[in-house]
Amino acid sequence: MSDSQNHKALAPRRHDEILRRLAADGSVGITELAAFFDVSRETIRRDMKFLAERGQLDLVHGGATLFEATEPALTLRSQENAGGKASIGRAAAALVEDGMVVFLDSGTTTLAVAHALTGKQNLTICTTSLTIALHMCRQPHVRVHMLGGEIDPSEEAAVGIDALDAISRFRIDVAFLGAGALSPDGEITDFTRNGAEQRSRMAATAARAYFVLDSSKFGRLTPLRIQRFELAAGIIVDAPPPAAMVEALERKGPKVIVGE
Amino acid sequence: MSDSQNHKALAPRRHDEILRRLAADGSVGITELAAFFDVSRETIRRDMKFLAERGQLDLVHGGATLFEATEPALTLRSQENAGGKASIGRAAAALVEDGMVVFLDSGTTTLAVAHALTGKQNLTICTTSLTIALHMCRQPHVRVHMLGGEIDPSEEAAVGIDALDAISRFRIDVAFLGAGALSPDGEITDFTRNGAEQRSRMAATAARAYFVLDSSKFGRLTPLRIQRFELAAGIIVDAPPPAAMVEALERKGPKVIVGE
DNA sequence: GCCGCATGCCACATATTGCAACATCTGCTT
DNA sequence: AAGCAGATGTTGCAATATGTGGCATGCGGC
Repeated sequence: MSDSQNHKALAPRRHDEILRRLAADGSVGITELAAFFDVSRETIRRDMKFLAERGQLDLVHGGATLFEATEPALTLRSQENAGGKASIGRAAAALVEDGMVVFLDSGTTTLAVAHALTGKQNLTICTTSLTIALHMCRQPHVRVHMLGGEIDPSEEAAVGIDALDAISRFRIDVAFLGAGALSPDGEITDFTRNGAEQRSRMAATAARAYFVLDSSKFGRLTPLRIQRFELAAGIIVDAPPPAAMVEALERKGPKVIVGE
Repeated sequence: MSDSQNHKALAPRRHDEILRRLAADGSVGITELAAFFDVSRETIRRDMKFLAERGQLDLVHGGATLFEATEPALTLRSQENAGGKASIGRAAAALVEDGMVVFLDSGTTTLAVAHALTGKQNLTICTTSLTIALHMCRQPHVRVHMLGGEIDPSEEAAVGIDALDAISRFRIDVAFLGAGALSPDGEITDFTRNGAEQRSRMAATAARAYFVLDSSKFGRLTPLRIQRFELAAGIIVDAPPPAAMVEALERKGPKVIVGE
Protein backbone atom coordinates (compact mmCIF):
# COMPACT_ATOMS: atom_id res chain seq x y z
CA MET A 1 0.00 0.00 0.00
CA SER A 2 2.98 2.28 0.27
CA ASP A 3 3.30 2.35 -3.51
CA SER A 4 0.05 4.21 -3.96
CA GLN A 5 0.08 6.60 -6.86
CA ASN A 6 2.21 4.76 -9.31
CA HIS A 7 -0.37 4.92 -12.05
CA LYS A 8 1.56 2.75 -14.34
CA ALA A 9 0.37 -0.78 -14.56
CA LEU A 10 -1.97 -0.77 -11.64
CA ALA A 11 -4.03 -3.54 -13.11
CA PRO A 12 -1.18 -6.06 -13.35
CA ARG A 13 -0.38 -5.32 -9.74
CA ARG A 14 -3.89 -6.23 -8.76
CA HIS A 15 -3.77 -9.31 -10.93
CA ASP A 16 -0.62 -10.48 -9.23
CA GLU A 17 -2.03 -9.90 -5.79
CA ILE A 18 -5.27 -11.66 -6.64
CA LEU A 19 -3.41 -14.71 -7.87
CA ARG A 20 -1.09 -14.59 -4.91
CA ARG A 21 -3.99 -14.60 -2.46
CA LEU A 22 -5.71 -17.28 -4.43
CA ALA A 23 -2.70 -19.52 -4.19
CA ALA A 24 -2.45 -18.85 -0.48
CA ASP A 25 -6.09 -19.18 0.54
CA GLY A 26 -7.76 -21.16 -2.21
CA SER A 27 -10.40 -18.51 -2.71
CA VAL A 28 -10.82 -14.73 -2.68
CA GLY A 29 -13.83 -12.47 -2.24
CA ILE A 30 -14.63 -9.53 -4.47
CA THR A 31 -15.72 -7.14 -1.76
CA GLU A 32 -12.69 -7.96 0.30
CA LEU A 33 -10.34 -7.20 -2.59
CA ALA A 34 -12.18 -4.03 -3.54
CA ALA A 35 -11.64 -2.73 -0.04
CA PHE A 36 -8.01 -3.77 -0.03
CA PHE A 37 -7.16 -2.02 -3.30
CA ASP A 38 -9.62 0.79 -2.62
CA VAL A 39 -11.28 0.36 -5.99
CA SER A 40 -14.84 -0.44 -6.93
CA ARG A 41 -16.12 -3.96 -7.06
CA GLU A 42 -16.71 -3.62 -10.77
CA THR A 43 -13.02 -3.15 -11.27
CA ILE A 44 -12.20 -6.30 -9.37
CA ARG A 45 -14.83 -8.11 -11.33
CA ARG A 46 -13.21 -6.98 -14.56
CA ASP A 47 -9.85 -8.14 -13.28
CA MET A 48 -11.26 -11.50 -12.42
CA LYS A 49 -13.07 -11.82 -15.70
CA PHE A 50 -9.78 -11.15 -17.46
CA LEU A 51 -7.97 -13.76 -15.39
CA ALA A 52 -10.79 -16.26 -15.77
CA GLU A 53 -10.66 -15.96 -19.56
CA ARG A 54 -7.02 -16.85 -19.38
CA GLY A 55 -7.83 -19.88 -17.28
CA GLN A 56 -6.09 -18.66 -14.16
CA LEU A 57 -9.06 -18.87 -11.84
CA ASP A 58 -12.67 -19.95 -11.61
CA LEU A 59 -15.35 -17.33 -11.08
CA VAL A 60 -17.90 -18.09 -8.41
CA HIS A 61 -20.61 -16.03 -6.83
CA GLY A 62 -18.91 -13.54 -4.57
CA GLY A 63 -15.37 -14.09 -5.76
CA ALA A 64 -13.13 -16.66 -7.31
CA THR A 65 -11.54 -19.99 -6.53
CA LEU A 66 -8.54 -21.83 -7.77
CA PHE A 67 -9.00 -23.22 -11.23
CA GLU A 68 -9.55 -26.97 -11.00
CA ALA A 69 -8.95 -26.47 -7.35
CA THR A 70 -9.35 -29.85 -5.77
CA GLU A 71 -8.93 -33.29 -7.12
CA PRO A 72 -12.17 -35.05 -6.46
CA ALA A 73 -12.09 -37.32 -3.46
CA LEU A 74 -11.41 -40.96 -4.05
CA THR A 75 -15.01 -41.87 -3.40
CA LEU A 76 -16.03 -39.57 -6.24
CA ARG A 77 -13.35 -40.66 -8.65
CA SER A 78 -14.69 -44.17 -8.47
CA GLN A 79 -18.01 -42.95 -9.83
CA GLU A 80 -16.57 -41.30 -12.90
CA ASN A 81 -16.92 -43.40 -15.98
CA ALA A 82 -18.37 -46.12 -13.79
CA GLY A 83 -19.77 -47.96 -16.77
CA GLY A 84 -16.42 -48.12 -18.52
CA LYS A 85 -14.70 -49.30 -15.38
CA ALA A 86 -17.29 -52.00 -14.88
CA SER A 87 -16.73 -53.30 -18.39
CA ILE A 88 -13.00 -53.39 -17.76
CA GLY A 89 -13.75 -55.26 -14.55
CA ARG A 90 -15.74 -57.91 -16.35
CA ALA A 91 -13.09 -58.40 -19.00
CA ALA A 92 -10.46 -58.73 -16.29
CA ALA A 93 -12.53 -61.17 -14.27
CA ALA A 94 -12.86 -63.39 -17.31
CA LEU A 95 -9.09 -63.93 -17.15
CA VAL A 96 -9.25 -65.21 -13.59
CA GLU A 97 -9.93 -68.81 -12.72
CA ASP A 98 -10.88 -70.34 -9.42
CA GLY A 99 -7.92 -70.94 -7.15
CA MET A 100 -5.58 -68.36 -8.65
CA VAL A 101 -3.32 -65.95 -6.84
CA VAL A 102 -4.29 -62.48 -8.02
CA PHE A 103 -2.53 -59.19 -7.41
CA LEU A 104 -4.65 -56.05 -7.45
CA ASP A 105 -2.98 -52.68 -7.62
CA SER A 106 -4.43 -49.56 -6.05
CA GLY A 107 -6.78 -47.36 -8.03
CA THR A 108 -10.43 -47.01 -8.84
CA THR A 109 -10.23 -49.14 -11.97
CA THR A 110 -8.66 -52.04 -10.12
CA LEU A 111 -11.37 -51.61 -7.50
CA ALA A 112 -13.84 -52.25 -10.28
CA VAL A 113 -11.92 -55.42 -11.08
CA ALA A 114 -12.20 -56.45 -7.45
CA HIS A 115 -15.94 -56.02 -7.56
CA ALA A 116 -16.15 -58.07 -10.72
CA LEU A 117 -14.32 -60.95 -9.04
CA THR A 118 -17.27 -61.62 -6.77
CA GLY A 119 -18.27 -65.25 -7.01
CA LYS A 120 -14.90 -66.74 -7.89
CA GLN A 121 -13.91 -69.53 -5.57
CA ASN A 122 -10.78 -69.98 -3.59
CA LEU A 123 -8.90 -66.95 -4.76
CA THR A 124 -5.90 -65.55 -3.01
CA ILE A 125 -5.85 -61.80 -3.36
CA CYS A 126 -2.74 -59.75 -2.87
CA THR A 127 -3.12 -55.99 -2.80
CA THR A 128 -1.67 -52.71 -1.60
CA SER A 129 -5.03 -50.98 -1.57
CA LEU A 130 -6.84 -50.61 1.75
CA THR A 131 -10.21 -50.34 0.07
CA ILE A 132 -9.70 -53.46 -2.04
CA ALA A 133 -8.42 -55.42 0.94
CA LEU A 134 -11.45 -54.40 2.95
CA HIS A 135 -13.83 -55.31 0.19
CA MET A 136 -12.28 -58.64 -0.69
CA CYS A 137 -11.89 -59.85 2.87
CA ARG A 138 -15.65 -59.67 3.18
CA GLN A 139 -16.11 -62.13 0.35
CA PRO A 140 -16.43 -65.81 1.11
CA HIS A 141 -13.79 -68.22 -0.13
CA VAL A 142 -11.18 -65.55 -0.60
CA ARG A 143 -7.88 -65.19 1.20
CA VAL A 144 -6.45 -61.69 1.29
CA HIS A 145 -2.89 -60.57 1.78
CA MET A 146 -2.37 -56.90 2.44
CA LEU A 147 1.03 -55.65 1.42
CA GLY A 148 2.07 -53.30 4.17
CA GLY A 149 3.95 -50.06 4.08
CA GLU A 150 3.44 -46.36 4.38
CA ILE A 151 0.00 -45.30 3.23
CA ASP A 152 -0.33 -42.73 0.47
CA PRO A 153 -3.45 -40.80 1.46
CA SER A 154 -4.37 -39.86 -2.10
CA GLU A 155 -4.38 -43.49 -3.16
CA GLU A 156 -5.35 -44.99 0.17
CA ALA A 157 -2.80 -47.66 -0.53
CA ALA A 158 0.61 -48.78 0.67
CA VAL A 159 3.61 -47.45 -1.14
CA GLY A 160 7.31 -47.28 -0.51
CA ILE A 161 10.03 -49.65 0.38
CA ASP A 162 8.03 -52.03 2.51
CA ALA A 163 5.48 -52.60 -0.20
CA LEU A 164 8.19 -53.11 -2.82
CA ASP A 165 9.86 -55.57 -0.56
CA ALA A 166 6.73 -57.54 0.12
CA ILE A 167 5.93 -57.97 -3.56
CA SER A 168 8.91 -60.17 -4.15
CA ARG A 169 7.70 -62.77 -1.68
CA PHE A 170 4.66 -63.73 -3.64
CA ARG A 171 4.12 -65.98 -6.58
CA ILE A 172 1.39 -64.29 -8.56
CA ASP A 173 -0.67 -65.99 -11.26
CA VAL A 174 -2.17 -62.82 -12.64
CA ALA A 175 -1.72 -59.16 -11.75
CA PHE A 176 -3.96 -56.22 -12.60
CA LEU A 177 -2.11 -52.95 -12.49
CA GLY A 178 -3.19 -49.35 -12.76
CA ALA A 179 -1.19 -46.71 -14.59
CA GLY A 180 -1.21 -43.00 -15.27
CA ALA A 181 -1.48 -43.01 -19.03
CA LEU A 182 -1.02 -44.73 -22.34
CA SER A 183 1.28 -42.35 -24.15
CA PRO A 184 0.85 -41.50 -27.84
CA ASP A 185 3.80 -43.71 -28.79
CA GLY A 186 2.39 -46.75 -27.03
CA GLU A 187 4.21 -46.67 -23.72
CA ILE A 188 2.64 -47.04 -20.33
CA THR A 189 3.56 -44.26 -17.92
CA ASP A 190 2.90 -43.18 -14.38
CA PHE A 191 2.77 -40.18 -12.07
CA THR A 192 5.18 -41.15 -9.33
CA ARG A 193 8.51 -42.83 -8.98
CA ASN A 194 7.26 -45.25 -6.39
CA GLY A 195 4.23 -46.20 -8.41
CA ALA A 196 6.27 -46.77 -11.55
CA GLU A 197 8.76 -48.93 -9.71
CA GLN A 198 6.10 -51.00 -8.03
CA ARG A 199 4.26 -51.62 -11.28
CA SER A 200 7.45 -52.38 -13.09
CA ARG A 201 8.29 -55.09 -10.61
CA MET A 202 4.88 -56.59 -10.77
CA ALA A 203 4.90 -56.66 -14.55
CA ALA A 204 8.16 -58.56 -14.40
CA THR A 205 7.26 -60.85 -11.52
CA ALA A 206 3.74 -62.00 -12.19
CA ALA A 207 3.15 -64.94 -14.49
CA ARG A 208 0.77 -62.71 -16.42
CA ALA A 209 0.27 -58.99 -15.85
CA TYR A 210 -2.38 -56.73 -17.29
CA PHE A 211 -2.62 -52.98 -17.10
CA VAL A 212 -6.16 -51.66 -16.70
CA LEU A 213 -6.70 -48.25 -18.27
CA ASP A 214 -9.90 -46.37 -18.87
CA SER A 215 -10.20 -44.35 -22.01
CA SER A 216 -9.57 -41.01 -20.31
CA LYS A 217 -5.92 -42.05 -20.09
CA PHE A 218 -5.27 -42.49 -23.77
CA GLY A 219 -2.73 -40.11 -25.24
CA ARG A 220 -1.99 -38.32 -22.01
CA LEU A 221 1.51 -37.59 -20.87
CA THR A 222 2.77 -38.39 -17.42
CA PRO A 223 6.38 -38.10 -16.38
CA LEU A 224 7.57 -41.61 -15.64
CA ARG A 225 7.89 -44.52 -17.98
CA ILE A 226 7.08 -47.84 -16.37
CA GLN A 227 10.16 -49.94 -17.01
CA ARG A 228 9.63 -53.39 -18.50
CA PHE A 229 5.94 -52.73 -19.12
CA GLU A 230 6.35 -54.66 -22.34
CA LEU A 231 6.60 -57.81 -20.24
CA ALA A 232 2.92 -57.42 -19.45
CA ALA A 233 0.54 -59.80 -21.18
CA GLY A 234 -1.80 -57.02 -22.18
CA ILE A 235 -3.78 -53.93 -21.38
CA ILE A 236 -7.50 -53.94 -20.68
CA VAL A 237 -9.48 -50.90 -21.77
CA ASP A 238 -13.10 -49.86 -22.06
CA ALA A 239 -12.88 -48.47 -25.58
CA PRO A 240 -10.43 -48.96 -28.45
CA PRO A 241 -7.48 -46.58 -28.32
CA PRO A 242 -6.37 -44.83 -31.54
CA ALA A 243 -5.04 -47.35 -34.03
CA ALA A 244 -1.55 -45.89 -33.98
CA MET A 245 -1.25 -46.43 -30.25
CA VAL A 246 -2.54 -49.97 -30.50
CA GLU A 247 -0.03 -50.80 -33.18
CA ALA A 248 2.87 -49.20 -31.33
CA LEU A 249 1.97 -51.03 -28.14
CA GLU A 250 1.36 -54.45 -29.65
CA ARG A 251 4.61 -54.32 -31.55
CA LYS A 252 6.29 -54.13 -28.16
CA GLY A 253 4.39 -57.13 -26.86
CA PRO A 254 1.24 -56.46 -24.82
CA LYS A 255 -2.10 -57.23 -26.43
CA VAL A 256 -5.02 -54.83 -26.23
CA ILE A 257 -8.21 -56.22 -24.74
CA VAL A 258 -11.36 -54.13 -25.09
CA GLY A 259 -14.02 -54.75 -22.47
CA GLU A 260 -17.66 -55.54 -23.33
CA MET B 1 -8.18 -25.52 8.65
CA SER B 2 -6.60 -22.20 9.21
CA ASP B 3 -9.21 -20.32 7.25
CA SER B 4 -12.82 -19.64 8.06
CA GLN B 5 -12.59 -16.85 10.55
CA ASN B 6 -12.32 -13.34 9.11
CA HIS B 7 -14.78 -13.55 6.28
CA LYS B 8 -17.66 -15.73 5.46
CA ALA B 9 -16.51 -18.43 3.15
CA LEU B 10 -17.64 -18.56 -0.44
CA ALA B 11 -20.10 -21.28 -1.26
CA PRO B 12 -17.61 -23.50 -3.14
CA ARG B 13 -15.27 -23.25 -0.22
CA ARG B 14 -17.94 -24.52 2.08
CA HIS B 15 -18.67 -27.33 -0.33
CA ASP B 16 -15.03 -28.34 -0.38
CA GLU B 17 -14.76 -28.27 3.37
CA ILE B 18 -17.94 -30.27 3.80
CA LEU B 19 -16.66 -32.95 1.45
CA ARG B 20 -13.27 -32.89 3.05
CA ARG B 21 -14.72 -33.48 6.50
CA LEU B 22 -16.98 -36.12 5.11
CA ALA B 23 -14.08 -38.02 3.64
CA ALA B 24 -12.19 -37.72 6.90
CA ASP B 25 -14.92 -38.50 9.40
CA GLY B 26 -17.57 -40.35 7.43
CA SER B 27 -20.28 -37.98 8.56
CA VAL B 28 -20.84 -34.31 9.31
CA GLY B 29 -23.42 -32.42 11.36
CA ILE B 30 -25.35 -29.40 10.20
CA THR B 31 -25.20 -27.45 13.44
CA GLU B 32 -21.50 -28.09 13.74
CA LEU B 33 -20.82 -26.80 10.23
CA ALA B 34 -23.10 -23.80 10.67
CA ALA B 35 -21.09 -22.78 13.71
CA PHE B 36 -17.78 -23.38 11.95
CA PHE B 37 -18.65 -21.20 8.96
CA ASP B 38 -20.73 -18.76 10.99
CA VAL B 39 -23.74 -19.11 8.73
CA SER B 40 -27.27 -20.27 9.40
CA ARG B 41 -28.20 -23.91 9.35
CA GLU B 42 -30.46 -23.30 6.38
CA THR B 43 -27.45 -22.30 4.38
CA ILE B 44 -25.63 -25.49 5.25
CA ARG B 45 -28.74 -27.43 4.41
CA ARG B 46 -28.86 -25.79 1.01
CA ASP B 47 -25.22 -26.61 0.46
CA MET B 48 -25.84 -30.21 1.38
CA LYS B 49 -28.92 -30.40 -0.81
CA PHE B 50 -26.83 -29.16 -3.70
CA LEU B 51 -24.13 -31.73 -3.04
CA ALA B 52 -26.65 -34.49 -2.51
CA GLU B 53 -28.26 -33.78 -5.88
CA ARG B 54 -24.87 -34.24 -7.45
CA GLY B 55 -24.50 -37.56 -5.69
CA GLN B 56 -21.65 -36.47 -3.52
CA LEU B 57 -23.20 -37.25 -0.17
CA ASP B 58 -26.22 -38.77 1.50
CA LEU B 59 -28.52 -36.61 3.57
CA VAL B 60 -29.49 -37.94 6.95
CA HIS B 61 -31.30 -36.41 9.86
CA GLY B 62 -28.94 -33.90 11.42
CA GLY B 63 -26.32 -33.89 8.70
CA ALA B 64 -24.89 -35.98 5.94
CA THR B 65 -22.91 -39.15 5.43
CA LEU B 66 -20.71 -40.54 2.74
CA PHE B 67 -22.58 -41.58 -0.34
CA GLU B 68 -22.54 -45.33 0.00
CA ALA B 69 -21.94 -47.02 -3.31
CA THR B 70 -20.53 -50.01 -1.50
CA GLU B 71 -21.21 -51.58 1.83
CA PRO B 72 -20.61 -49.49 4.92
CA ALA B 73 -17.45 -50.07 6.86
CA LEU B 74 -17.91 -51.12 10.40
CA THR B 75 -18.65 -47.79 11.97
CA LEU B 76 -18.66 -46.71 15.52
CA ARG B 77 -22.30 -45.84 15.71
CA SER B 78 -23.33 -49.29 14.60
CA GLN B 79 -21.52 -50.82 17.54
CA GLU B 80 -22.87 -51.44 20.93
CA ASN B 81 -21.69 -49.58 23.97
CA ALA B 82 -20.61 -46.72 21.75
CA GLY B 83 -20.61 -44.31 24.67
CA GLY B 84 -18.30 -46.47 26.74
CA LYS B 85 -15.94 -46.91 23.85
CA ALA B 86 -15.89 -43.20 23.20
CA SER B 87 -14.95 -42.53 26.81
CA ILE B 88 -12.15 -45.06 26.52
CA GLY B 89 -11.09 -43.29 23.33
CA ARG B 90 -10.89 -39.94 25.07
CA ALA B 91 -8.90 -41.34 27.96
CA ALA B 92 -6.50 -42.97 25.51
CA ALA B 93 -6.14 -39.84 23.42
CA ALA B 94 -5.16 -37.91 26.52
CA LEU B 95 -2.07 -40.10 26.71
CA VAL B 96 -0.96 -39.16 23.20
CA GLU B 97 1.09 -36.08 22.45
CA ASP B 98 1.75 -34.42 19.13
CA GLY B 99 4.51 -36.08 17.19
CA MET B 100 4.31 -39.50 18.78
CA VAL B 101 4.48 -42.87 17.07
CA VAL B 102 1.30 -44.71 18.00
CA PHE B 103 0.38 -48.32 17.41
CA LEU B 104 -3.30 -49.14 17.13
CA ASP B 105 -4.43 -52.72 17.30
CA SER B 106 -7.51 -54.00 15.49
CA GLY B 107 -10.92 -53.90 17.09
CA THR B 108 -13.84 -51.60 17.60
CA THR B 109 -12.49 -50.18 20.84
CA THR B 110 -9.19 -49.22 19.24
CA LEU B 111 -11.18 -47.75 16.38
CA ALA B 112 -12.79 -45.50 18.97
CA VAL B 113 -9.30 -44.50 20.06
CA ALA B 114 -8.48 -43.66 16.46
CA HIS B 115 -11.49 -41.41 16.23
CA ALA B 116 -10.53 -39.69 19.44
CA LEU B 117 -7.08 -38.88 18.06
CA THR B 118 -8.56 -36.45 15.56
CA GLY B 119 -6.82 -33.14 15.84
CA LYS B 120 -3.46 -34.34 17.08
CA GLN B 121 -0.62 -33.06 14.98
CA ASN B 122 2.16 -34.95 13.32
CA LEU B 123 1.33 -38.40 14.54
CA THR B 124 2.73 -41.52 13.00
CA ILE B 125 0.16 -44.27 13.18
CA CYS B 126 1.08 -47.89 12.90
CA THR B 127 -1.74 -50.37 12.63
CA THR B 128 -2.80 -53.79 11.46
CA SER B 129 -6.44 -52.75 11.03
CA LEU B 130 -7.68 -51.91 7.54
CA THR B 131 -10.45 -49.75 8.89
CA ILE B 132 -8.18 -47.75 11.16
CA ALA B 133 -5.62 -47.28 8.40
CA LEU B 134 -8.32 -46.04 6.07
CA HIS B 135 -9.70 -43.66 8.63
CA MET B 136 -6.40 -42.26 9.80
CA CYS B 137 -4.93 -41.75 6.34
CA ARG B 138 -7.75 -39.31 5.67
CA GLN B 139 -6.67 -37.11 8.56
CA PRO B 140 -4.33 -34.20 7.93
CA HIS B 141 -0.89 -34.25 9.53
CA VAL B 142 -0.87 -37.97 10.09
CA ARG B 143 1.44 -40.55 8.59
CA VAL B 144 0.10 -44.06 8.48
CA HIS B 145 1.99 -47.32 8.28
CA MET B 146 -0.07 -50.37 7.52
CA LEU B 147 1.44 -53.58 8.79
CA GLY B 148 0.89 -56.10 6.08
CA GLY B 149 0.03 -59.73 6.21
CA GLU B 150 -2.81 -62.09 5.75
CA ILE B 151 -6.15 -60.50 6.51
CA ASP B 152 -8.39 -62.06 9.13
CA PRO B 153 -11.89 -61.38 7.81
CA SER B 154 -13.51 -61.31 11.22
CA GLU B 155 -11.11 -58.61 12.41
CA GLU B 156 -10.54 -56.94 9.06
CA ALA B 157 -6.93 -56.70 10.10
CA ALA B 158 -3.58 -58.24 9.25
CA VAL B 159 -2.45 -61.22 11.26
CA GLY B 160 0.14 -63.88 10.93
CA ILE B 161 3.82 -64.05 10.40
CA ASP B 162 4.20 -61.01 8.20
CA ALA B 163 2.47 -58.76 10.67
CA LEU B 164 4.51 -60.17 13.56
CA ASP B 165 7.62 -59.59 11.57
CA ALA B 166 6.75 -56.04 10.68
CA ILE B 167 6.09 -55.09 14.28
CA SER B 168 9.69 -55.50 15.24
CA ARG B 169 10.81 -52.84 12.78
CA PHE B 170 9.05 -49.99 14.51
CA ARG B 171 9.90 -47.95 17.51
CA ILE B 172 6.57 -47.27 19.16
CA ASP B 173 5.98 -44.53 21.73
CA VAL B 174 2.61 -45.77 22.81
CA ALA B 175 0.52 -48.78 21.81
CA PHE B 176 -3.19 -49.37 22.31
CA LEU B 177 -4.08 -53.02 22.22
CA GLY B 178 -7.36 -54.86 22.24
CA ALA B 179 -7.89 -58.12 24.06
CA GLY B 180 -10.49 -60.79 24.56
CA ALA B 181 -11.05 -60.51 28.27
CA LEU B 182 -9.87 -59.47 31.68
CA SER B 183 -10.01 -62.73 33.58
CA PRO B 184 -11.27 -62.98 37.16
CA ASP B 185 -7.73 -63.40 38.46
CA GLY B 186 -6.48 -60.25 36.75
CA GLU B 187 -4.92 -61.64 33.63
CA ILE B 188 -5.46 -60.39 30.12
CA THR B 189 -6.46 -63.08 27.69
CA ASP B 190 -7.30 -63.51 24.05
CA PHE B 191 -9.18 -65.69 21.59
CA THR B 192 -6.53 -66.68 19.13
CA ARG B 193 -2.95 -67.77 19.14
CA ASN B 194 -1.94 -65.21 16.58
CA GLY B 195 -3.68 -62.39 18.36
CA ALA B 196 -2.15 -63.29 21.69
CA GLU B 197 1.31 -63.50 20.21
CA GLN B 198 0.96 -60.19 18.41
CA ARG B 199 -0.27 -58.41 21.52
CA SER B 200 2.39 -60.00 23.63
CA ARG B 201 5.09 -58.66 21.36
CA MET B 202 3.62 -55.21 21.28
CA ALA B 203 3.31 -55.08 25.06
CA ALA B 204 6.98 -55.93 25.30
CA THR B 205 8.19 -53.73 22.46
CA ALA B 206 6.37 -50.43 22.85
CA ALA B 207 7.72 -47.82 25.22
CA ARG B 208 4.28 -47.79 26.81
CA ALA B 209 1.45 -50.16 26.04
CA TYR B 210 -2.17 -49.97 27.14
CA PHE B 211 -4.89 -52.53 26.75
CA VAL B 212 -8.29 -51.05 25.98
CA LEU B 213 -11.18 -53.11 27.33
CA ASP B 214 -14.81 -52.24 27.56
CA SER B 215 -16.74 -53.45 30.56
CA SER B 216 -18.39 -56.34 28.75
CA LYS B 217 -15.04 -58.12 28.89
CA PHE B 218 -14.61 -58.13 32.65
CA GLY B 219 -14.51 -61.57 34.19
CA ARG B 220 -14.89 -63.48 30.96
CA LEU B 221 -12.76 -66.44 30.12
CA THR B 222 -10.97 -66.82 26.82
CA PRO B 223 -8.47 -69.55 26.07
CA LEU B 224 -5.14 -67.83 25.63
CA ARG B 225 -3.14 -65.88 28.14
CA ILE B 226 -1.32 -62.93 26.62
CA GLN B 227 2.28 -63.51 27.60
CA ARG B 228 4.12 -60.62 29.22
CA PHE B 229 0.93 -58.57 29.48
CA GLU B 230 2.21 -57.34 32.79
CA LEU B 231 4.78 -55.27 30.91
CA ALA B 232 1.92 -53.04 29.78
CA ALA B 233 1.67 -49.63 31.40
CA GLY B 234 -2.02 -50.02 32.04
CA ILE B 235 -5.49 -50.93 30.94
CA ILE B 236 -8.09 -48.38 29.92
CA VAL B 237 -11.70 -49.18 30.69
CA ASP B 238 -15.07 -47.44 30.61
CA ALA B 239 -16.19 -48.54 34.05
CA PRO B 240 -14.35 -49.77 37.14
CA PRO B 241 -13.84 -53.54 37.13
CA PRO B 242 -14.55 -55.51 40.33
CA ALA B 243 -12.11 -54.55 43.07
CA ALA B 244 -10.59 -58.01 43.23
CA MET B 245 -9.63 -57.89 39.56
CA VAL B 246 -8.17 -54.43 39.90
CA GLU B 247 -6.08 -55.50 42.82
CA ALA B 248 -4.89 -58.69 41.14
CA LEU B 249 -3.99 -56.81 37.99
CA GLU B 250 -2.24 -53.88 39.60
CA ARG B 251 -0.18 -56.18 41.78
CA LYS B 252 1.27 -57.53 38.54
CA GLY B 253 2.07 -54.06 37.22
CA PRO B 254 -0.46 -52.44 34.90
CA LYS B 255 -2.50 -49.58 36.26
CA VAL B 256 -6.23 -49.29 35.70
CA ILE B 257 -7.45 -46.11 34.00
CA VAL B 258 -11.17 -45.45 33.96
CA GLY B 259 -12.41 -43.20 31.16
CA GLU B 260 -14.65 -40.19 31.64
C1' DG C 1 -8.50 18.62 -29.50
C1' DC C 2 -9.42 13.80 -29.90
C1' DC C 3 -9.07 9.01 -28.93
C1' DG C 4 -8.40 4.92 -26.14
C1' DC C 5 -8.69 3.04 -21.89
C1' DA C 6 -9.40 2.20 -17.20
C1' DT C 7 -12.40 3.28 -13.80
C1' DG C 8 -16.54 4.57 -11.19
C1' DC C 9 -21.42 5.20 -10.79
C1' DC C 10 -26.05 3.99 -11.52
C1' DA C 11 -30.10 1.12 -12.39
C1' DC C 12 -31.90 -3.13 -12.63
C1' DA C 13 -31.68 -8.33 -12.57
C1' DT C 14 -30.37 -12.23 -10.03
C1' DA C 15 -28.53 -14.93 -6.24
C1' DT C 16 -27.75 -15.83 -1.61
C1' DT C 17 -28.83 -15.68 3.01
C1' DG C 18 -31.30 -15.30 7.43
C1' DC C 19 -35.60 -15.25 9.78
C1' DA C 20 -39.86 -16.87 11.38
C1' DA C 21 -43.58 -20.00 11.51
C1' DC C 22 -44.81 -24.45 11.31
C1' DA C 23 -44.22 -29.56 10.41
C1' DT C 24 -41.42 -33.71 11.74
C1' DC C 25 -38.41 -36.42 13.81
C1' DT C 26 -35.71 -38.36 17.86
C1' DG C 27 -34.66 -39.73 22.33
C1' DC C 28 -36.21 -40.24 26.70
C1' DT C 29 -39.49 -40.44 30.53
C1' DT C 30 -43.50 -42.19 32.43
C1' DA D 1 -47.13 -47.68 24.52
C1' DA D 2 -47.95 -42.86 25.00
C1' DG D 3 -46.33 -38.47 25.33
C1' DC D 4 -43.27 -34.73 25.97
C1' DA D 5 -39.30 -31.60 25.16
C1' DG D 6 -35.81 -30.38 22.25
C1' DA D 7 -33.62 -30.70 17.96
C1' DT D 8 -34.12 -30.79 13.09
C1' DG D 9 -36.46 -30.13 8.40
C1' DT D 10 -39.43 -27.13 5.31
C1' DT D 11 -41.28 -23.36 3.34
C1' DG D 12 -42.22 -18.56 2.04
C1' DC D 13 -40.56 -14.12 2.32
C1' DA D 14 -37.80 -10.08 2.95
C1' DA D 15 -33.22 -8.11 3.25
C1' DT D 16 -28.91 -7.95 1.70
C1' DA D 17 -25.18 -9.03 -1.45
C1' DT D 18 -23.67 -9.75 -5.92
C1' DG D 19 -23.78 -9.67 -11.23
C1' DT D 20 -24.51 -7.08 -15.55
C1' DG D 21 -24.73 -3.62 -18.81
C1' DG D 22 -24.85 1.19 -20.06
C1' DC D 23 -22.89 5.50 -19.62
C1' DA D 24 -20.04 9.33 -17.77
C1' DT D 25 -15.63 10.86 -16.17
C1' DG D 26 -10.74 11.51 -15.99
C1' DC D 27 -6.21 10.72 -17.57
C1' DG D 28 -2.46 10.00 -20.70
C1' DG D 29 -0.82 9.76 -25.38
C1' DC D 30 -1.11 11.20 -30.23
